[in-house]
Amino acid sequence: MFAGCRASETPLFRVGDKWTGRIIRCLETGPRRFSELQVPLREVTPKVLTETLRAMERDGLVKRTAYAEMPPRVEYELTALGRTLREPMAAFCEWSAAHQPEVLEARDAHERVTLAREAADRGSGRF
Amino acid sequence: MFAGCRASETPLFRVGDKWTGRIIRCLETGPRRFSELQVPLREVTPKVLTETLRAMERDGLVKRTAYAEMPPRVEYELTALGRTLREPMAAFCEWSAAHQPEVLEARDAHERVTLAREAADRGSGRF
DNA sequence: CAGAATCCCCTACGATACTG
DNA sequence: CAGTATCGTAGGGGATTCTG
Repeated sequence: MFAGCRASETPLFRVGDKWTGRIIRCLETGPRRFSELQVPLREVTPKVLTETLRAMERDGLVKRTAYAEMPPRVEYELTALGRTLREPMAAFCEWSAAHQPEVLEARDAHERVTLAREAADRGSGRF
Repeated sequence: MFAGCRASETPLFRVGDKWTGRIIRCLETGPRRFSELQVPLREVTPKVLTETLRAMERDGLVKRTAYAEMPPRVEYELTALGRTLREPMAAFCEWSAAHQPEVLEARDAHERVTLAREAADRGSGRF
């Protein structure tokens, strides 16, 4: 994963999971509350959001601050380390945004040839 | 995942899985054979490698070329689309390489405080 | 509000064995 | 060589319900 073809033992430091990247993007501009994160991350369940945030906290990417108020308030913000991830993260997002149509088009094209081949197979095998 | 906090329906286009990134890196410098990919990707099973390559092919990231020889030879290479992923991929690898120590250190530190707290809990609850 | 607890499912990944 | 075929598993992810 790292230099050249040498495989890494620690694949991408949790950036590969489903939500870490999105959370980083949501925290780019400043601290956010738990519920503020749930909104843009449409319908992420509290369990999964908590798990992901805990993991990011463990890895030193976010800092959790709980205020002893009623009702409770908790804020999450990127640490200095977490902030260094914004750039590579943004690069990926830009790539996704820019090339999404091409990927979808490639999938469609691939599906078309697959279906066509299956039809041909059925046709030749029928009699 | 993309612009700002707006969530994406297609999360990172398979870049999140365990092997896609590594494969892209291995194909950076040119076409590679199936067996040539197995070596640097230590111990990836042929099944998983095949699955990942098929998915990348479907998404238009790699091109598969089979030569009708004996013994058989198959080469994989990045498409133009796949090549555009080299840069963001490299950015991530550089980040990983540069910050791996910090992440590991953060994990250790987190584990230390967790263990310490557990010990304290046991101590206070013992009598 | 910010989660903890519980239950469940799917699929990515892997080990092993076999084939054109 | 470059795969398929089968089987098995861990855990990431989700739905639902409950609580300080």
